[in-house]
Amino acid sequence: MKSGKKVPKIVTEKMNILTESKEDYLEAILVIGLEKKWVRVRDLAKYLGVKMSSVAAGIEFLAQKGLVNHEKYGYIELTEKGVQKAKQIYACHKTLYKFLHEFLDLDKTVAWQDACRMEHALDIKTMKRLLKFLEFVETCPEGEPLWLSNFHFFLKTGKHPESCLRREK
Amino acid sequence: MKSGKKVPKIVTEKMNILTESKEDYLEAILVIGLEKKWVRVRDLAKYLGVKMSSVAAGIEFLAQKGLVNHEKYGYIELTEKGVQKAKQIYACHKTLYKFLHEFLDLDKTVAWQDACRMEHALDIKTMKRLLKFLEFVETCPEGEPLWLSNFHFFLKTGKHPESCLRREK
DNA sequence: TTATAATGTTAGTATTGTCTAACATTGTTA
DNA sequence: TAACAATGTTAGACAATACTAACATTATAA
Repeated sequence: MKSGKKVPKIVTEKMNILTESKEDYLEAILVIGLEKKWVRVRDLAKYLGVKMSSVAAGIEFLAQKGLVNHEKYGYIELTEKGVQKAKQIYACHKTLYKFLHEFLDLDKTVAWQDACRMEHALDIKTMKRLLKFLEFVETCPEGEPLWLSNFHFFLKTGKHPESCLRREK
Repeated sequence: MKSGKKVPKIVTEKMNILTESKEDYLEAILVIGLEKKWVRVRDLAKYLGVKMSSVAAGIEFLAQKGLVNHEKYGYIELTEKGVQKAKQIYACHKTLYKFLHEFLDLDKTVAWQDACRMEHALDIKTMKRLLKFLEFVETCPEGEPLWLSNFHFFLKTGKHPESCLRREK
């Protein structure tokens, strides 16, 4: 599994934006940390499907950026700043997952994977808008809105259900 | 503007999958060709925001793969195979754009950009599901569905409109 | 038609991210 | 505690992509 990514100099240097890969490392540390308390190079390698040597490189970079603490042969942990960033990334990931899984009804695996890729691809405006959309659906006074059930019916049958037709003006 | 991307060996070698960058080149040739009839290195460079030398490298690769024809100092055109691939990519791009712009009501620029990035990120299942969703919305017997108007109202005001509440069971 | 501008190519460099292989440290167990 | 296993690190290589700079070709205009 290989993947290289570059970002404009202006962005990497002047601003504080991380590449996809680095964001994935950060998020993984957070997620693994939720269960295991101790995060090690090994865990990250397994979680992300890369070799330990790749993890080493990634972690070193993050350490230099002050996002993680890691001493040789020791555990890995997020700094304050790292936690903040990681949580932010994780939140996006979960939002997108929710949209794909609960709303579009995609299976968990695909939804989680695609959410991960989307999370790096989307503009903040788009993320916020999706969040708004989910909020709209969830705060619907009627509970699960009729049209959503209708959509899921449409997915299965390819037809608009009666209740959909009935609402015709 | 730099950006590198790698894909697993198994994928690049065994199968016929293109990297993001290569897909972007293909699509750009198609799109520019829709207007200009003659596509040149210069046009691609401008369209994609990269230097001509980068285009040269990309085009050479695509030529070797039999996706474009290009003789030195000449025009660039898609082969049969290239057209097929490019149209497929372009179709995805447009679908995603539609979702982002017309449905989520994001502005055109952001929608087009994010659609481009998503197009490379999403599983085919997700693409198809989104298409289904748009189909559902568009084939709604009532025309623009009420709930969609309600969502757009919600976007502006943060509140569920009356018509939304009225539908409560 | 020749000088200059526009366009295209090539070679060499940098960055990111992954890999393998060799070496180092730490942990476990007989 | 000594041997072996598990983990971690480092160095070196490769692939993808873009860049700059120098050179080459083609087009345009005086």
